[in-house]
Amino acid sequence: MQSQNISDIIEKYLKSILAESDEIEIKRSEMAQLFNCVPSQINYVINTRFNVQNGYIVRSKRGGGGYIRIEKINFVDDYDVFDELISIVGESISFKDAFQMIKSLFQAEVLTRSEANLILAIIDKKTLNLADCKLENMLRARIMKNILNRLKYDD
Amino acid sequence: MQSQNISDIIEKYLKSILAESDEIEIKRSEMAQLFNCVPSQINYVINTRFNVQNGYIVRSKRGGGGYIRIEKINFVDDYDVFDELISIVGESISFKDAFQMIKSLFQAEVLTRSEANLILAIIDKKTLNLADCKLENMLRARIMKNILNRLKYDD
DNA sequence: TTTAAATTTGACTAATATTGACTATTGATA
DNA sequence: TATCAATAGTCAATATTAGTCAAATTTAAA
Repeated sequence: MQSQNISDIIEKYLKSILAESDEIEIKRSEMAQLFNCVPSQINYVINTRFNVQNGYIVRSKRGGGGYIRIEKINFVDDYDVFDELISIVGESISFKDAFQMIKSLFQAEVLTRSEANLILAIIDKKTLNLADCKLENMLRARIMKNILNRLKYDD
Repeated sequence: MQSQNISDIIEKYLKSILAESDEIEIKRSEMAQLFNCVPSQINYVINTRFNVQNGYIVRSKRGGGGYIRIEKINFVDDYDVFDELISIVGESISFKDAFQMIKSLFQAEVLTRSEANLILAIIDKKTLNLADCKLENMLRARIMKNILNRLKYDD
């Protein structure tokens, strides 16, 4: 029915493990073998689904005994995370990236569902819809930074 | 037995499936093949018959394993109130007027305090920060209307 | 009948995923 | 120290989807 592509399947697999522990460690080549794909596909999945916007931190090591470690961001304890997100937003952000960020803030229970929904409605492409896409992304960045700053000082 | 154009037939087909489940996932090219039409006709049907006003939300993904997902939405009891507010907002609204509207939505317990504050922070002059005041009011109107549209349904 | 709106079509565009050749890093060993 | 083996990373080409837009056509309304 859904997720016919390998990337989604790998993502689900990793997230199902992460649902039980806050951190996992994998071997890229083993993963590739398990899912019958090329090793670089694992990088693709990690880069597109386990980045900071998505609420994950990834560390890795090459060479013998190498690994890829994926860790869930702890928004409650890790206070600087908001600053990091603010710097990721920078002066300009696409809806897609902002969407990921809001989604992970909801999943981490920093935002309620209805707050997240409201924000998404506001930063939607159709809402901002400025003739100039560049200007749109800049405006979205201002809105996102405003939100992140509020969250930072809220708790 | 009226107007049996392809668009209507596709619409009926999709709605007959949606009558049994709240959500369906299709592949554009498969649909096009099934109904012997060009793929973009599927977009036409979705844009004209499955928009938010009609009670549907559509999400999609391109690339390998791509899909189009159509989901029915649940309107809140008195959702037509929001339509009235939307027409009041019109094409342009000042911060002062928007503030009043958000305030009354809070007093009516449609919005929580933090939701109201969040919205006010976003539609503030400083956040929108557009040189042109006219443009600012128009943008604020679009944001307000999208918020109101979002409040018409839940989840 | 004339005009406006809705539908159909297809060329072009954009986003996402897959693959593999090449590169970089690390630790172990000669 | 130099080299090698065993990892992971990068990047660009290709494949696989869906989206956009406007011209052409058909249908409905005035």
